[in-house]
Amino acid sequence: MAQPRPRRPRRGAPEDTRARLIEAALAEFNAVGYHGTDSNRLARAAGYAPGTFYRHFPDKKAIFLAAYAARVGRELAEIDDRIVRAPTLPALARAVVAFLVTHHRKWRGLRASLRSLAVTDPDARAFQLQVRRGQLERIEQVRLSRGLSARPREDHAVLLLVLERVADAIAEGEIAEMGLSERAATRALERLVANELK
Amino acid sequence: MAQPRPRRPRRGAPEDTRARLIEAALAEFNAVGYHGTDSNRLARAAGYAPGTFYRHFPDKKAIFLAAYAARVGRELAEIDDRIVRAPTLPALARAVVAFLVTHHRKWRGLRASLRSLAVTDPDARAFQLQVRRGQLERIEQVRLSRGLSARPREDHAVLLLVLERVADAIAEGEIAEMGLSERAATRALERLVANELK
Amino acid sequence: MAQPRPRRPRRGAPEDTRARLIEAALAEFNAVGYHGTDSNRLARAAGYAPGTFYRHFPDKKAIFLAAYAARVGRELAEIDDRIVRAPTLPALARAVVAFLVTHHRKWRGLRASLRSLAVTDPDARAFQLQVRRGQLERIEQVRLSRGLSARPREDHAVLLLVLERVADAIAEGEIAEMGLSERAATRALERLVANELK
Amino acid sequence: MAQPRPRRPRRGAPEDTRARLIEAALAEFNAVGYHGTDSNRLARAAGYAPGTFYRHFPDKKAIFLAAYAARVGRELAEIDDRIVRAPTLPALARAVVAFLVTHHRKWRGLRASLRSLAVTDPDARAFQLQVRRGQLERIEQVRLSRGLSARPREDHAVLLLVLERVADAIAEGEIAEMGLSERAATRALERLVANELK
DNA sequence: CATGAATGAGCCTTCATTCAT
DNA sequence: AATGAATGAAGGCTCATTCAT
Repeated sequence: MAQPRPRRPRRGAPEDTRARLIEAALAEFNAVGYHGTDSNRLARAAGYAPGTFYRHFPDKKAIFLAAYAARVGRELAEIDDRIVRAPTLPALARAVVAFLVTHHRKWRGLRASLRSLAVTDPDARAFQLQVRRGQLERIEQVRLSRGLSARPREDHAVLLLVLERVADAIAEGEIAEMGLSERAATRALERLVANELK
Repeated sequence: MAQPRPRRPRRGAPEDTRARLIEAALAEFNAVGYHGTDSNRLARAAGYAPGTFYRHFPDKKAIFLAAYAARVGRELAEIDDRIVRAPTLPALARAVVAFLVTHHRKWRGLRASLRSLAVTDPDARAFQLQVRRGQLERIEQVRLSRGLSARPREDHAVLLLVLERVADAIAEGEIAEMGLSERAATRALERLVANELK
Repeated sequence: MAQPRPRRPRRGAPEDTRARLIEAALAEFNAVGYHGTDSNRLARAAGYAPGTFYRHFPDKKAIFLAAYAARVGRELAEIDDRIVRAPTLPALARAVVAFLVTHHRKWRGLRASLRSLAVTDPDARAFQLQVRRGQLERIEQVRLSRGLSARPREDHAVLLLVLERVADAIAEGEIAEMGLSERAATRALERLVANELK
Repeated sequence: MAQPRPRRPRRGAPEDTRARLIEAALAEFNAVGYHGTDSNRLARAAGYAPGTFYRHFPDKKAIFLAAYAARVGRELAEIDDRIVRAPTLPALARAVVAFLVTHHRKWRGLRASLRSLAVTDPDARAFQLQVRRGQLERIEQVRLSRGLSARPREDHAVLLLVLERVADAIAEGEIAEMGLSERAATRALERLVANELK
């Protein structure tokens, strides 16, 4: 019931407050979904009062999108790092798949919330598209930096979608629930990625 | 006061009422998402008073799942029909992809709602799994009926996921929004399916 | 949850239907209080549909009062019988106290409901008064029939109240909950009654 | 539209709000019974919006019990004061009876509601028992402080019940309605109390 | 007479948001 | 900047009652 209420420093740099609110929101939204919390709870979880929330975000949707963006930003940096380090294409495929499965597992709730919001909310939809575009660019940069020849962008898009969806299925336990081997599915996905990048 | 047509009871067999409620719910949920309506609105949309809703469904989640199940049932019958009629494997692939894109386009909101519900709600999750299992079985039956050799079930699962996700992306306009050709993506998907079924 | 629904004969003499409804109402109201059931449940418990209820009673309050009256009528007949049989005054006191404790125990919920209804509802209040008057008359008849001299009616009224309240306390377990002996309380009450009737 | 004074928040210490809610609830419950109001009405009666109610009480039952407890607390202080001042036993009896009749008259609705709630609600029942225990202790303290010899606790309990019930009957007008003299009943009750305390 | 589907006002409760402090 | 009490529209659900069959 009553959480210990993380008493954080009152009065600090606005960006610190904002950052704390975002961190708390990330955890909350991911755990219980967009519709599973409310702005008061978000504020409390960050150690603030309800009113403080509205000093930093115009509404609940705004903090959701901000939190999602923050997570994507961090994730991008991490995955870039791994891509750069990968010595071979198969190693790169393994690294990417492993990373995605891990992150999708971790952020399952957050991702599902964005998807569902994006159906009816134009802002969420625009945001989603922007994230997707970033991913697409990334793939192309990787191919370029590896000195691979050009390919139709549709192929990259499909690769992206497949990666996302299968990683999701593994991460969310759908594969296991269907009585299948997560390991086998992971291998299949790795092969597919390596193949597509060739 | 103004009595804008008192909506005298549309009496009839309970199953008719139930069917009308489900039909209305299907449209509502699909249009505005699970969290975008409420039981009163659902009842009104079907031409009933709020109380009527609760004579037929214990709560909002129940009608959502019932509506989803109804849609899946109908869809299954339709797709089976097309599969049976397809003379060749490529024709089958085309038929299935075309069907899925159409249906995902149509039921976008409903599908996103289930996905998001399934993250936190055990009933929704169980239901989702059951739907997925039905699809998996279907693929295997198709292979069997076409006299194709056995294959690891993981491959079918991956095919299912890819089909679902790419069809979604086309249907939801993600492909177009990324500046890509829906036609090209559709072709790519068809090839993939035909290949997987071989 | 779902009671077996006591399928009674449909279509019978109206008074039979009424009697069945009253019997079911008696049990329901007593078990869960006036506000603890609803007219549909009452009807179902008697084996009828909701509409049938309103053919026999104008509303929920009416059946409550009717049920209460039925119970009082039966109780009166029973207690008269015991009073007549009692050979001595102490025996009479014992019989009356025993009877009251038993009945208050049994009809605890019903009695509390009437009391609470009577605070705000004029009909319930009128009914309650009428019951009380009947009891008062009864006491006086008893004294007369035993050839006892007259006494101020206030004394009888007080006796009535004391009997009622202490019997209630024993019946409802208040005595026991206070850590007291029900037996001792019963004896005290019996002495009081015998004394008052002298 | 008309803005009939928007009731700008009566901000202040939460305990003040709570106190106002309790005061309003006391009046409301007493006037129309537990089932005669609702939490929105209670809030409005105290000058607040519906939501405010739930910041201070988890539900309707909670405020009912809190209100009852508040009333009992005040009553206890008052009656103690009178008991202490009473020079003789008969004076004490008169004071107590007068006090009880007055208070029962005033709190008739509240008391009936508790009684009826206690039949089916365990919390209400526990609360009721606790109140009763407080009263029992009080009687014993009075006897002690007056230097009277010990007596079986059952006698005190019976005294309590009789006091309560007869005071109720006078207060609620039952005596008058039966065509009896309230004055005579009061005298009878006073004698009984004085006698019991001896 | 009996049915039971339907009604709809209304109760309980939540939560995104405001604003006086 | 931060607070947090207060708001009030609105959602979920109930139940006394009606009426077409």
